Formats: sequence, structure tokens, C-alpha cells
Amino acid sequence: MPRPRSLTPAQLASAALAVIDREGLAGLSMRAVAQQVGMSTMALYRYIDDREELEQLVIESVLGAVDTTPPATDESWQERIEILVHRVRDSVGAHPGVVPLIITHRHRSAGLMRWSESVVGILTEAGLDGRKRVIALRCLLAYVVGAIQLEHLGSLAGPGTESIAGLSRTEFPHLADTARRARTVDADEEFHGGLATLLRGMET
Amino acid sequence: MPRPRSLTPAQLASAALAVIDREGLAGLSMRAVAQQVGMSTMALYRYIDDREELEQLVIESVLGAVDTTPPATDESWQERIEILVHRVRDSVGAHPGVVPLIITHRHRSAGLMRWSESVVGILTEAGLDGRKRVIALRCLLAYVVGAIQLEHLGSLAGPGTESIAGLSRTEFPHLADTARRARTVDADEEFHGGLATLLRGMET
DNA sequence: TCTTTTAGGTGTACGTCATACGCCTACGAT
DNA sequence: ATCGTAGGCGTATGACGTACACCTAAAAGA
Repeated sequence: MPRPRSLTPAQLASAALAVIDREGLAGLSMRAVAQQVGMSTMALYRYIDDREELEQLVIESVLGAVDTTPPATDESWQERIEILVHRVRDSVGAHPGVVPLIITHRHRSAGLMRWSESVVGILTEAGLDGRKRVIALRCLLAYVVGAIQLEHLGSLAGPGTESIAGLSRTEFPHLADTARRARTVDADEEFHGGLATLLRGMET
Repeated sequence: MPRPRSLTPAQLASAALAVIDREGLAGLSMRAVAQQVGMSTMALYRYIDDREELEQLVIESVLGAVDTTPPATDESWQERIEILVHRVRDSVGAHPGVVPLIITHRHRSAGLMRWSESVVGILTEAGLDGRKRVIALRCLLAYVVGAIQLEHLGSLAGPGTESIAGLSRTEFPHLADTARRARTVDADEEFHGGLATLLRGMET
């Protein structure tokens, strides 16, 4: 059989990721990725069916890099879940441009499946089962997805807050006050605090 | 001064919303909206600067319709927040197509500001202040945003679960088990359960 | 070593998108 | 009645995803 492929899916993914890191998600186009790998635009279609599949490759390369081995069992189950959650946050945080892609492609990510398996495993060891376990997994996912997005698209503790902090104190007294205070709370503390709140609510 | 405007921003917003409801977010284009209002494409630019501003109008018409008056004070603060959260979920749920727009335009929505003001007000009455209040507001937002998205883009309790439930039980034992169980948990219970967990974690 | 086969790679072309620009015209103010 | 302004429209441009037809490199068999 003739002419071996000169590109691995992983290479394609990291080329696309490089484009996103350099020019943002809006800069991701077939043409840009083709240039990045030094091929013609249409050559990419020998490796993927369409743009969506390229995006799938990208998030898989980000989510697949997350270490999903369960943390040592000599810690509380809350701490172990915190570790797993922070691993995802760190991986995604290294490439903020991909955040919007996660929602659309999350369900097809093998990496996130492995991660979920680890999380559910810990939840099970913690004594959760049935409906409670379903809800626990689901709201952890919701928090992680939501918090990561908020963090990278105008966080309370980010530049977005600056404008909110200047709000009319008569129209939004509590909100303006909170936003002003928010400037002294960094993103790590915010994320971690919210997660801790959620885990506290899961105590049996 | 000549020639009054023949379109209000609200009319424009609901025209765009009608397009989204009928053809999905992918069907939203300047051309489609122009057709919907019975004007030429370029006429729209007399009312908005660009597509982004149109999207802003759309989410404002959805989020602005949320009743943000604080619920009666004869209930617990958790119940009052639950009511406010469910109002947002209901409004957005009536137009699932706009979900992806919320993340991008949320910070500029006056409606969501009013909503946040109400929520922070209740948190304050509940005795939260300082860092705790910042974190509480923030993680409520993260949960709401995340959960609504998950619900409308392949929920654990939705059709997305069906494929997960068929997972290899050897590779993903806990996850497959949870997904199978998830089919018996409906979206309302899932959403409400997660929110209750979060609020429980906020107890002082 | 030469041919054959087949998939890799390319160039062109099409339809759709947002939108800049310039024209015409309906209409409130004078 | 007229005039100036802003509403509305048609056209054109450049970027996008991608269908299609075409060349060609190179592995396999002779």
C-alpha cells in the first residue's frame, strides 16, 4: 500500500491547539491549521471529515492529558476529588481558548470518561449510590464546567469585576459591594472555595 | 427629524429569538433575521452595530424577562434562592437555543445583574459576607450556568446517557452503572438535587 | 528494476457568512 | 412646498467550510 500518512492525529491536534493558543479560538480555521502543519487546506480532509472532528481532536488532546489515576487513599474522599478536579482545571487553564469547545464536545471525550470513572469510583467509596451518586457526579460536572467558563470569560475576580464594581451603589447595593470585595479574592481561592462548598453539601 | 424608526430593539430581539427557536442557533444569521422582520439584511445595521450586539439583545430579552423580585421572606433563605434559580432555569429552558450565547454575553446583561443583586441580598440576609459571600455568589452562578448547559447539550439524564449506559462495564464499571441509574432520574430532580447540595454546603 | 495501484496532497470553485460603502427616498421640521 | 436627515436597500468584498477533479509519491508485486 502506497504513501504512508505524514501526520498523526496527535500532531494535527497540537497544531490546532497551537493556532488557538496563538490567535484565540476565533483564529482557528482550516486554512490556519493547514499553514501550521505546512500543508494545503484540503490535505487536512485526508485526516478528518470536517471541522467538528478537528475540534474533537483538540479537546481530546487537552482532556486526554489529564492524569486520571485516583489519588492515594490516605486522604479524605473530598480531598481526593478536589485533586482530580484541579487536574482538569489546570489542563484546561493552560489553554483557555478551548473552553467553549468543551461543552460541545465533552460527551465524546474518552479522557473525560476516564476522569468521570475515577470520580464516581471515589464517590462510591464514600458511600454514595443510587440517585445520590447520579446527582453528585452531575453537579460536580456542572460546577467544573461552569466555573472554568466563568473563570476564563469574565470572572467575578477578573477584569470583568472592575466594571461591576463601578456599578451604581443605589441600584445594586449588595452586588456592587460584593464585586468590590471580589477584587481581593483570587481565582484559585474562588474556584477552590466553591468546590469545597459543593463537597461539604455532599456529606452523608 | 425625518423618518421614525420602524423597529424597536425588543421587536428585533424577538425576531432573532423566533429564528433561533425555529431553526436553532446555527440558523441565526443577519439574513434570516432580516427576513423575519421583513427588511433587507443591511437595514438591520441601522439598529445594531454588528451581530454581537444582536446576540446581546437576544439574551437580554430572555434574561430580562426573569422575575427578580425577591420571594416572600417567610421561607428559608435556601428556598428563596431556589426559587430565583428556578426562574432563570425556566426562562432559559423555554429557549434552549440561546444557551451557548449566555456564556459570552452574561456579563453585559442588566437582567442578570438584577437577578444577582436579588441573590446577593438573600445571601446577605442569611448572614454571609466578605469572602464567603463572594464565593457563594460565584459558585451559584457557576452551577447555574454549567447545569443549564449540561441539561441542554447532552445531560446525564438525557439521550446522551443512553450511549454512556452502553459503555464497557469492564473499562468503566462505576460510570456505566451510574449512567444506567441516571436514566431513572429526570432533569428536574437532577437540577434541583445539585442545587440543594450546593446550598446545603453553604450552611453557616 | 519496472510497473501497477491506491491513497496522499493540491488547486479551483461554490455557496454562505458578516459587513463596508454609497445610493435613493420617505418624511418631520421649517 | 421644500429641505435635510436618517431609514432602508443593492452591491461588493474577503473569509470561511468544503465538494470535486486532478496529479503524484511510493509500497507491493513482477
